[in-house]
Amino acid sequence: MERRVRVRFAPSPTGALHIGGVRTALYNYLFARQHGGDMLLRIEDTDSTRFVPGAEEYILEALDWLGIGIDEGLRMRDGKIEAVGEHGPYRQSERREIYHQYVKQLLDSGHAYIAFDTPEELETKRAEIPNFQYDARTRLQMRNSLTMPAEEVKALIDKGEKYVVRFKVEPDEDVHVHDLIRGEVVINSNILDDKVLYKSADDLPTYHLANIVDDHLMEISHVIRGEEWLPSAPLHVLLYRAFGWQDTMPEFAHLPLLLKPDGNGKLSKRDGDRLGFPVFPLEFHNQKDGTVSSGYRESGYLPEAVINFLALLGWHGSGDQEMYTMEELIKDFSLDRVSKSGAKFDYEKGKWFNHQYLQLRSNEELAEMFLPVLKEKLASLNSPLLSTLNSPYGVSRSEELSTIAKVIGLTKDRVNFVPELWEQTNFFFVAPTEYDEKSLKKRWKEESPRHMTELLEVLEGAPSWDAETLDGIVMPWIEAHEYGVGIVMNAFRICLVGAARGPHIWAITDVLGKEETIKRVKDAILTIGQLTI
RNA sequence: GGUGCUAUCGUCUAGUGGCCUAGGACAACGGCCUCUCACGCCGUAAACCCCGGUUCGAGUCCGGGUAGCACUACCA
Repeated sequence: MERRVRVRFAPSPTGALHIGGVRTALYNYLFARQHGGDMLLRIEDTDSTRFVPGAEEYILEALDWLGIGIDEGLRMRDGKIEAVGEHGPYRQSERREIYHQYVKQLLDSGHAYIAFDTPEELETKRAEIPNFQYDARTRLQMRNSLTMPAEEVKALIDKGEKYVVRFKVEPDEDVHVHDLIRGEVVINSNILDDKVLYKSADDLPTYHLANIVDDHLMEISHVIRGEEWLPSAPLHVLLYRAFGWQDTMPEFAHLPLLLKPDGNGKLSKRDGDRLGFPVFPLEFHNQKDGTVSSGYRESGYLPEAVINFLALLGWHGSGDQEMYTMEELIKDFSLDRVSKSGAKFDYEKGKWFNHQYLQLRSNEELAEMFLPVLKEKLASLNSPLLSTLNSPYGVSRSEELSTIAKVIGLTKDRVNFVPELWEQTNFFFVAPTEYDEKSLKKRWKEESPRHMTELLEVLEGAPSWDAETLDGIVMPWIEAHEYGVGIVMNAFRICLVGAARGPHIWAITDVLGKEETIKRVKDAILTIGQLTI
């Protein structure tokens, strides 16, 4: 009988959600959707000391932004956290009573025992004995319920002594883990230590216990998680067995890690800071340590670009296709085509994806996104245009946006990110105050002032101001005098733009209008004339 | 140190014994387009970690090296 596919993404609220975690969430989501199953979100907050306020909201908001939908558990809806599903609560810190019961079960069945060794005692032990491990060989020399009389154990607990519950790993057994990506992985139980499953200090289980209990209770069919969990997978298998749940044990798939773009090792927050790119989906203000981390969203990334980029880092489709919508990913996704080796984070490719998706967005949409950037820039320049943009009596919002959309349409193919639109469009909004030296050197000739003065007359006499008309009078004029199209047009461009760049010249004059165009040419003749003297 | 995982162009990767004189994409470089800068298009350069073995035949299977990574907490 085929089991209903139920997968989960189970992050810890210890800070911003790492981009590798986002990819794990994405693969889980794609897998669930493809099989018509459920995607759950559970918060693994069993380490109270590492809890960071706001992290949970951050994680949920990030997934919401990226379009990674949650069917059950915790999710973000209209900016608010909501819990859905019958298997809750979905925060591990709210599941204490549940864990108590299962800890007791393991204790009663002899699969676990109580240990009183303090962290300090263990530390000195580890310092004294090289490669010390709390396991079958050493546990009988430690302070635990295996070595102490039951009355003493009880007395210590009643006294309020802190203790932990450890899993009793039977030695000398080859534990087989079937991994959907890596095949059969065999590890001998001798290298496993008696893992702590529960700590009385904060009355919470550790990851290992909570994870197995919750996955079982939440009827998880597939555990898709990062490769860093592979070494503890045998322990998890042993736990399923100890509980007698081996028949419903989920399938495992351990995903390759995301590596640093340069050098070796796991991609970290530091790498992003060092190399200048975000490692987190959203900007995050860490209330605990006061740090601020940049995010993809704030850097101008489109969610669909981030998704596509991430999907292809460690996975490839059935063909040569590179551009994938979420729907296409869901259709084509397969765990078989997940790579086994780690993937170096290729930020350049991320930029390319964003460029592609930016071109797909309508000019109007981009105008909406660009507006805040534009206003900020104009404000910093003290531009009078800003008040026009903001004034309720000035240009209406829709007209304002349509002009912006127009210039975006002329320039978007040369940017990777929305904020970069400013560098490409600034001259549409603000007349040049200075002229690029390199452009002048190359494109402003001795005869240019004369050409521009003559051009002014031609322009003044234009019967109308559309591209076709202007082209129809300017080109013949250039030809008649044999001035050279390049020489005149480039000088003209410098007058309007301030540099030798930008869209087609008649597209620029069209947006600027007759009055502004003529004004800019006049100003340029004066200013550049003074510069060259 | 121990255990495990991994190993194809600079990067992401295709490749499941002959279709591989190793394919695609990003980046790089060159050209075309052109009033500029871009975009776009076309093209160039660029890789099977090493050594053995199996086989008529190995990037592909096996063994051994080597290298990288992960784990080795009362963190997840």
